[in-house]
Amino acid sequence: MELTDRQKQILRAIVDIYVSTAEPVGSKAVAALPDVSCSSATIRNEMAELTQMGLLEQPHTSAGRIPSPAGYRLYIDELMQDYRLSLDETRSLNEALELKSQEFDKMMSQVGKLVSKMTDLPAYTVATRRSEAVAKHFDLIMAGPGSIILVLMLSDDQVKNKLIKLPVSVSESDLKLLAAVLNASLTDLTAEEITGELLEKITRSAGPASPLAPLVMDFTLECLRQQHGDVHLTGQMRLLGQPEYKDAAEKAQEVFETLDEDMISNLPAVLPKDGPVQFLVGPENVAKELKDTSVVMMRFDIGEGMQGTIGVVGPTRMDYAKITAKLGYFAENLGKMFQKGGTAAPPALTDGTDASDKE
Amino acid sequence: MELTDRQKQILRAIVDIYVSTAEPVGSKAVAALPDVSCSSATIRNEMAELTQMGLLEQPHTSAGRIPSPAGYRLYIDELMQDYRLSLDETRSLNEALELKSQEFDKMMSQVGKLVSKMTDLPAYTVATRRSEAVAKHFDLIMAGPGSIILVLMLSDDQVKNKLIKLPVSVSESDLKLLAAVLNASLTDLTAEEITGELLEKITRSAGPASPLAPLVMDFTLECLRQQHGDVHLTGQMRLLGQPEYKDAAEKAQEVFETLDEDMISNLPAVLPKDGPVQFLVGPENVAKELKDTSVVMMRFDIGEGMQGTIGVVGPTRMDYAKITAKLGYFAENLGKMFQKGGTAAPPALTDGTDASDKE
DNA sequence: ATTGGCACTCAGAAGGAAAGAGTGCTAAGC
DNA sequence: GCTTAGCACTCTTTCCTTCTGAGTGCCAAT
Repeated sequence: MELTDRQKQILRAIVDIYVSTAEPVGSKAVAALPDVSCSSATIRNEMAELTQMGLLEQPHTSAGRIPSPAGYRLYIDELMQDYRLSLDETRSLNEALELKSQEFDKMMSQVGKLVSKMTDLPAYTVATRRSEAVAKHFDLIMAGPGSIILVLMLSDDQVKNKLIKLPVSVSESDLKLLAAVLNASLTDLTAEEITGELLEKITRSAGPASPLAPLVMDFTLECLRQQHGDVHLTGQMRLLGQPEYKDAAEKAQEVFETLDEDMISNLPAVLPKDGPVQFLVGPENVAKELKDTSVVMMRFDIGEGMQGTIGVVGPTRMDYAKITAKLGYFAENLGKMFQKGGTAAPPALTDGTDASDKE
Repeated sequence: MELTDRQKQILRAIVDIYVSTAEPVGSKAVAALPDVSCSSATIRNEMAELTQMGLLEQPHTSAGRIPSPAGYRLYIDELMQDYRLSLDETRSLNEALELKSQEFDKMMSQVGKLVSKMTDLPAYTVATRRSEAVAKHFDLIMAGPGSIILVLMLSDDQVKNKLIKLPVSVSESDLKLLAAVLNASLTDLTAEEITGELLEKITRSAGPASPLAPLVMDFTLECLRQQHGDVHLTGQMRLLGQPEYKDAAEKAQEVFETLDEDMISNLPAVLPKDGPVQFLVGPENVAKELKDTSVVMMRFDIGEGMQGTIGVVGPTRMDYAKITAKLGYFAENLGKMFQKGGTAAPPALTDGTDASDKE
């Protein structure tokens, strides 16, 4: 069944008002809007019909209406109007984007904190592998008597290292030999292809440095098997700033007992391929503890074989348009930064205006 | 003024009862304890005196007593009885201690989660430098055309790396030369001793690889300047499980607005040299937002030049004895793990930072 | 010095009345 | 036939008031 234009307008108005007030919306409030030209009685009739259709709900008989999950979904898919970031907002986002650290994990964690601060809601970031990783290059560096640094470069351009301490000391040339063997036999293999037999073979041909081999392989396997980087979840407490959790601390607690880092790290898999942004509205979430909770996720590019996700967690009554706009801005600029490569601050972004702002 | 033995016994009983019930303690409840052999009237008299001395407080005229901050302090310093971990508790602590990751930062983060889970309170971990760090060893590895991996070993046994991408390609021998120059002139220097002039000098003598030099030095400086590792703060939501925050979500929010990672990372400086454990009881905390919040911190050893801190945040009414026991157990075993730090499971400091940011 | 007894205090629970916001429906108006 | 004003009705919320009970402080007796 199709909605009339007026019904769409009313639904949109109700979502907009409810999002900002967190109170059920009455017919009077809608009628009072400048671009609504009919009386509250008419609105009441339409509201009754929208309720009939399952797009609105009534907390109790004599209260205003609030959007139902289906109502939110319709709003997101069809009615939501692009939110335009104000100049002030763009400016503070830009200031925020001057990341300090050069280390990837720290950057991701900083980004999460930023997003959380800018949206005033809990946020997370996570990096996910797009395809299976393989080792690209091994190096063994002598760092002192009995101290060896293993450096491992993966196909997704990640570099991992590990300091290994051995009771016996190994000669420089032995290390070279082992490194050569590793590079010859352990590169370009996925985690499954690395077997016990292979380990034996390597150990045999590795010469005096062979005690190192199992340690190297363990570490390599650990690195290859990581499907995603750390989940950086921050600002959980900000959920309490939302009226729906004001006097329901337990609920907020429950949310994050359910939505733990494990669950979050699996969320990117839910994202459809056809767009960078995805909404999980209330009960669309798998777990019933999250029935009043929504998640907005946005994908962004991190070079080779990796993709990043930033997400925001909030009550179902959430300013989807605004959050989407902010996340989009982050995602876009992070993508640029990672592509260009960010040694310094994001150069293109520091001037305060985005190209798209030009009239 | 000295306390009589009986007064001490009563104060201890009141703290113990209050800690477990979170309700003001009445004279009857104390008198009912098996090892108390006087009547409630006597207790009342003693309680009046303890209140006089500022060790107890009365929420209102006709309520029981609760310990004052000074009362908690006295309890911690003199009256607290060692809590003995039960077999069950030790067992689950042991199970928990089987850390999965080999990377240092991930281990610290895991430890934090564990501590939080085991104490059912927010917890944090942080690694701090004991002394100023210097670079010990540089290595430059060719990872592909225009891709160079910088490996940097610090005096505290941390290993950092960074993937650098250059538009031009550099020959293997040029890299060797630059590495040699770096090892000759940039090692054993503190961050202050690394100056612009030095950079110029290095750039001059570095030959064709000289464009790399400033990037290397930037990164080195960033690493050296880090006084402490990431602060891993987790389980904030568990604070809401405490009755004092049940209907005061804002308060909980305030706590973590004040006690952010910045503040936490500076807490270890407060620890006295003479003991591994430190209590910050309510108003002893600097910020007034934390006047009802206590922190228990415990130090532990991580090899060379580094020290770890694990901390637990909770309401002033906190089971100091139990928390201390659990933290102690963690600290002891983590210390062992890090010291052993040989080849087996939990390794010496390994910085698993990946450096997939590109140049 | 300790204890039983008793009057007194005060926070929190329980009950109830009044207020207010919003609806659904009906009948009149364009 | 759609829209609107009017009105009775429903329920939540709020504000009082009352009541209950835990706990104290003090006094007199042991």
